[in-house]
Amino acid sequence: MSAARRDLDGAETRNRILDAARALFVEHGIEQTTVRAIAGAVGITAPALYHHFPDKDALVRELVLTDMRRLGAVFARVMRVADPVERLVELGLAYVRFGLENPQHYRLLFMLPHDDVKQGGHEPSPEEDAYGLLHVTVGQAIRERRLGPDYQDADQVSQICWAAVHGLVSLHVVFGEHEWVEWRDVEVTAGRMLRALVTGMTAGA
Amino acid sequence: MSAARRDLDGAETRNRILDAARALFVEHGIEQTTVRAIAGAVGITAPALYHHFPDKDALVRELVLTDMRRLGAVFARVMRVADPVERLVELGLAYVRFGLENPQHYRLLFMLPHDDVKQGGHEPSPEEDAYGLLHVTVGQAIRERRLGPDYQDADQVSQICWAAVHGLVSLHVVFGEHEWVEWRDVEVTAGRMLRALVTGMTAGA
DNA sequence: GGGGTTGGCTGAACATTGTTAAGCTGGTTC
DNA sequence: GAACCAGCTTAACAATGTTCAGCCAACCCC
Repeated sequence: MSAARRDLDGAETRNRILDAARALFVEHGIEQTTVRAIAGAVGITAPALYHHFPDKDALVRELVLTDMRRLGAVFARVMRVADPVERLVELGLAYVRFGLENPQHYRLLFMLPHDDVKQGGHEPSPEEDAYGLLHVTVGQAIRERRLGPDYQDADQVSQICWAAVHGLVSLHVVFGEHEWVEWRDVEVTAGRMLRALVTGMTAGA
Repeated sequence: MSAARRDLDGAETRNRILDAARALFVEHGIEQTTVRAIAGAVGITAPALYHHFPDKDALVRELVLTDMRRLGAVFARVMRVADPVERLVELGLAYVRFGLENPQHYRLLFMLPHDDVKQGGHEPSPEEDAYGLLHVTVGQAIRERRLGPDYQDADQVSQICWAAVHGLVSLHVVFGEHEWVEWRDVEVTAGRMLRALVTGMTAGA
């Protein structure tokens, strides 16, 4: 039992560090969150944290991976939509919702440089690979001859779709609080943007 | 003469600081560039820099303002395009080009939080206000009944256009080097994206 | 059941950051 | 000539990520 207790304590502390870090990152941002603060929230000293993670960056990376999988799971659910063009719109909306619900995590994932959006090098399982699912959807739309002649490159179209919703989310993450832009309701804006995009891309098909 | 010399030296050093900072920011990124490195490149010590700028942030802000005006100037030239819908496309392309030519400055302007995209609070002159020029163009397109019923809100449409190109640029700034996405030529992608967008938004008008 | 090992931790310390304090120097001004 | 001031320097501070050396209790093995 005590052996189990020991092991559990180790993993326990590790998880509590992750939870505390996530909470602090969301509240104050990543750069503003100090290692000492994370350690303090868990009730240990800063150096102790280095027994569980090689450095602050590794901690951040682990949270990135978790969130990436969550986004993948959300996307996987949307994959049930049969029509690939409608699914594109739904994927976009799901993406925007995900980003706005987790703005600090979104910054982590898509606005700060890091190497492992693709799960640290090794391929993610298909159900967790958000970009992969987008790519599959676009590919299906192309195969079903739903897109115009300029939109036959699945990579390029995927990038167009991703960029569109990413732009919307990231502008809001950075400038959402500022008043010099009269922000409209983001989900509505996203819906109309995606509608315009797919209307334009399906034209002439 | 020596008075002039003195004053000139003061402004000279200031400008050399700005130039060195710009160069180092572009080369290594803003956060990675230390105040001491900037000062060193100019041939002074770090504290001397504080005679010219209240802090590192003020230095960054000054560069932001300069670049903002440059973008505004680029936009002003595009305003000569008569057709507002075509002008939207051209503005978008100019924006993408600007961003890709100055990726580090782009990060500064649009990917890091700061208060003064709007020139530090005071209104920019109309010729320098990039977002304003976009807004004007969209307004003109709406007044000329070029856009569909869902695209009658100039603010919302402006945000859609901005978000689209911003997404493209910022994805490249962050992930441009990564190979897990097969990036297509960005200007071509931007062109097709903008074409799809305006096609979709003008449909049904 | 006792000695060695080990995982999880602490306290002190280090290097690097942005920034401030105090003081020097040399030209300007009355 | 005296006061002054811009522009600089050296020294120093606080905060940050990180490393080092050592403590301690739990575990393992004979």
